[in-house]
Amino acid sequence: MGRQPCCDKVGLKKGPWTAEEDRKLINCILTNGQCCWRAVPKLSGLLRCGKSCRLRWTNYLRPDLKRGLLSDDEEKMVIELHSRLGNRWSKIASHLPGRTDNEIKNHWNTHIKKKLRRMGIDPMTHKPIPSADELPHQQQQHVGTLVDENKSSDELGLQHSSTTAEMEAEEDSIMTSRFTPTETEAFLCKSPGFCTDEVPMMEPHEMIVPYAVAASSASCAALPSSSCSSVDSSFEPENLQLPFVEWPESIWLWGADDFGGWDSIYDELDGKLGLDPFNQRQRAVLDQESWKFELF
DNA sequence: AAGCTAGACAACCGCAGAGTT
DNA sequence: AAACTCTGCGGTTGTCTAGCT
Repeated sequence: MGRQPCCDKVGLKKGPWTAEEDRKLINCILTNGQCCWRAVPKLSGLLRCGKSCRLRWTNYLRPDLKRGLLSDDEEKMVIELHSRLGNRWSKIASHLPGRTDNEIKNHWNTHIKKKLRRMGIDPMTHKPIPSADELPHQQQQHVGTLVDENKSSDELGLQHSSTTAEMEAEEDSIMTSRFTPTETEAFLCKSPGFCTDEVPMMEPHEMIVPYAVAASSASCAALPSSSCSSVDSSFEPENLQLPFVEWPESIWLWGADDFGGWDSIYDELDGKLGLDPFNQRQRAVLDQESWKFELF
């Protein structure tokens, strides 16, 4: 028997997400955590399949994402990682805090590929393209510095590993012994112990849940317990136990201009209920951490 | 101003793997 | 072991926009 489609596609919306849909999705995840994605459309009232919701969240709405162009350091790192891992974008992304595989893949296809070709490097093999000898001398020198000092691709072992086992083994070693102390390593040192693969799944009780959202979570009860982590039905705002959440540093870089969803959620909540969406303790944490954007 | 084009990036599609029943 | 669900991944397509004619 073949695999069933992830969702019934009849009547489902496709294409770009609207601010309203973003709001619904964020509300849903704030309320229920990242529970079963298949249940998200029902919970949120969105006419989207769960897969689409997951993609929207992981690639765009997640609060720990960086926005904007990749920095020079990040770009260099992508090139180095790609030379070893090939098109394994998720693995590459796992070494770049706050960046998604999709973002890196897009950046590679639209920027880096062209840049490398202009420099006379084949973006797939990371070796000089045959006609490289026709390039100006300066460009060839630049190519060398971009990848690693003046070593050739062969010296660096830049060919893709031939077997999966080799690739895995190589991948393990990438961030440890094989790199010379380059800018890449320095960059990694600035991001200690952070990896998007290691971002912990947030459970509902760990999330900052605005009162109105939590209180409206009754709809959650209609679903099987396995697909929805419940919020205590006896919820009272004064009883809300909010943990101290260690927000990644990258959230400070989250461009307020790029996104209005969270703001609009808080606006909406304030407008409806006149309540503080965050309790004082959490707000104090945000103040303490020099929260960059004024959400309130 | 209107039409066209290319670039950028958001979103979709199909598949594979892991886990569960 | 087979059937099924869910999630993640990589390739591809669609949409939007800025710049050019």
